[in-house]
Amino acid sequence: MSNTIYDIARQAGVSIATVSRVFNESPNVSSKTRKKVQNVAKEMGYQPQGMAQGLARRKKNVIMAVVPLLSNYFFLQVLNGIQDAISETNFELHIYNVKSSEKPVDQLKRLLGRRWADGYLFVSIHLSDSEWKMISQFDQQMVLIDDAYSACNYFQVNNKQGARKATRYFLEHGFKRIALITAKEESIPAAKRRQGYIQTLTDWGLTPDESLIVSGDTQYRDGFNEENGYEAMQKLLEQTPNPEAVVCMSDIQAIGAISAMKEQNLSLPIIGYDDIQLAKYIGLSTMRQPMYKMGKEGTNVLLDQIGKDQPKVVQKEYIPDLILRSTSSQQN
Amino acid sequence: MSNTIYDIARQAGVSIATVSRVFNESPNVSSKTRKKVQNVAKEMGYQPQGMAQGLARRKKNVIMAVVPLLSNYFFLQVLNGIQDAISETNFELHIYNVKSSEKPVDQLKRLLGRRWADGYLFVSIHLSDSEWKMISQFDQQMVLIDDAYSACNYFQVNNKQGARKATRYFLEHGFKRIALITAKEESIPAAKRRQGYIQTLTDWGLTPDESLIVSGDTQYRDGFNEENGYEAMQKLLEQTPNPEAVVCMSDIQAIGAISAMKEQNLSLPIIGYDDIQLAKYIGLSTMRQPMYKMGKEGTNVLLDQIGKDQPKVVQKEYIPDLILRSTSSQQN
DNA sequence: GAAAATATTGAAAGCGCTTACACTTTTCAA
DNA sequence: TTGAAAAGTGTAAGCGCTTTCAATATTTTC
Repeated sequence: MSNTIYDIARQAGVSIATVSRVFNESPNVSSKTRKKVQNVAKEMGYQPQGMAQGLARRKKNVIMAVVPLLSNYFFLQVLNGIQDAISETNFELHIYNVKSSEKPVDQLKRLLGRRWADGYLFVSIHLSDSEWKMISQFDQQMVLIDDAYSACNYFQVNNKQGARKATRYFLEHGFKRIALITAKEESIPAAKRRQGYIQTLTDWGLTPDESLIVSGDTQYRDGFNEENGYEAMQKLLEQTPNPEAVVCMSDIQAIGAISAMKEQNLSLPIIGYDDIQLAKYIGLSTMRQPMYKMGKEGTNVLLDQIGKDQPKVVQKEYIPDLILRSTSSQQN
Repeated sequence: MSNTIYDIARQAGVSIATVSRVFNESPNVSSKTRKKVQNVAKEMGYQPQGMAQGLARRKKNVIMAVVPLLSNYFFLQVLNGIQDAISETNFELHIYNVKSSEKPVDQLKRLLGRRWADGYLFVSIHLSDSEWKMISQFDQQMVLIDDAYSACNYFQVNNKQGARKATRYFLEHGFKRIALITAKEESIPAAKRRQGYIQTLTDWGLTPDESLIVSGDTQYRDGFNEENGYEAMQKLLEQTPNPEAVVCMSDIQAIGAISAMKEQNLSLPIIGYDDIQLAKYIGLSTMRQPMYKMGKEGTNVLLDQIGKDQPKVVQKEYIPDLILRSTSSQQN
């Protein structure tokens, strides 16, 4: 069960070149020889080894999706899109999980240097511009999903618009003291969403109140975690008067916030962000991002570009949808 | 940024053998040469290509985790365990996602033939004995997680015991008409759980009532889906008298079942299976499986066996824990 | 200070495949 | 028939690395 092209060639009484041709569907093989080789190969359970092919061809027919901690619904949706796009080709999808214990950029450098794949999809990997620049120098085909870098292909949701939509919804429903539960300062999506929130208030003629913009102290996953939302909400509820409505940077924070409210028998209107699976079940209103779509379209662009030397850069932004469920209304 | 060992050798004024030695931490290099090579390599951003190394060494330092549709919390937990185990080594983890559109065994055959990895972790891949036999013939190191085959390493939860625990809980709390919401007949875990349920009733002196064992008609994911639970519950509620309590084969079915109950303003005690993330939030009682642990221990066994020619087979069974939350009590 | 022992290096073969090129066989028009 | 074109096949080089073995340089020993 572990034979090489030589074994097949010997058994079929042909040269290895011919065996190779059969497996590469070259037209230059007589149908008689082809049949013979195919039979022998089938019988002996032969398949070309990926490594040897990769080396000889300088092409592996592998796409690698690089994701951070495989732990959330967002990636899963994106991965489904990727998977579906790849299924239609003869590429394989390998997934690489970036650990939280080491700087992402270092892990990427190591990974890219090894050249395991023909193309890379970076899903929700957030690097600085200089880090992306460094990564681009590896000269590999790649597309960013859920992050942006001006010199790369990317598919991203417009975070600013997302926060705007949520904020505007509350404004239009008569709320004024709208709080924002935010995440780590350095997080780029967090910063953009914050901007969107502030601009919307300003556009509406209100003066943003810094004391209504809070984050919890628990910082793992850049503050996008349940405890963080809980803590943030506690801080908000210490203020008088209480805010009238809450915009959250993630569903998971919203969940934490809701439990903080419950403890005080409150239920302020709140909107999350992400539309994680849970959201539907607990009736959380939220901003939904087109995850599947980004995965699929991003992959198609990547596949399309592999092999071309100077493909043109594709960049696309999506606007998230506001999904209204029960938590956004006054008496939820 | 795309240079080979030759480039480094030339630049450093040594032979490629020496460069290779430096990268393989061979002791037979003078520290002067080592430094020189390291500097050049760093400067030129060199890293050995995985494919070439794999071919030359016949070892890739890659472990591949094979999972079916990356869509559920169970895998994610297992993957976390795997990841943590691998982090402590210099292996890389690549993940391969089995598609639902093609027979799993065929995908595995294709994958194993390519020899991308040194060892394989099959997570929740359920094959028949003859199929696993076929797969074993590839003569690759592997461990099964969440499935069993007598000739392989495996780490599994005892499905029968899981169902027993849930059923016994209800019996001990005075229920008699206990329904079982099951999945596809052919699913092995489903069959085992069913056995556990039936045996427990029998041991308790009751005669299992076939009409209380139902499944919905929606069959994707082997019936482990929300609609299936919903439909099953509807069937149960058509019967008079209604069952007194419900044991479910998965949390997701339990969720479906609960919404069916809600529609009729009922809330029978129910226990799910899996302890998905959602369960905690909706207060679903459930059977928790040691997913992280299985992932980690399974990986350690695999890593340990790689390289050995006749490693001894490791097989382990875990008993799931009953997690009591609100849905299992009378008035939830 | 020379021989022996040891440390360091390089040349070359090989891992399993692809593919350019050369060679042989078949086909077919004249 | 013949010969040129077309089709089929094999030889050999190469993909980027590891590793054995032989060669050379350095150290140690007395």
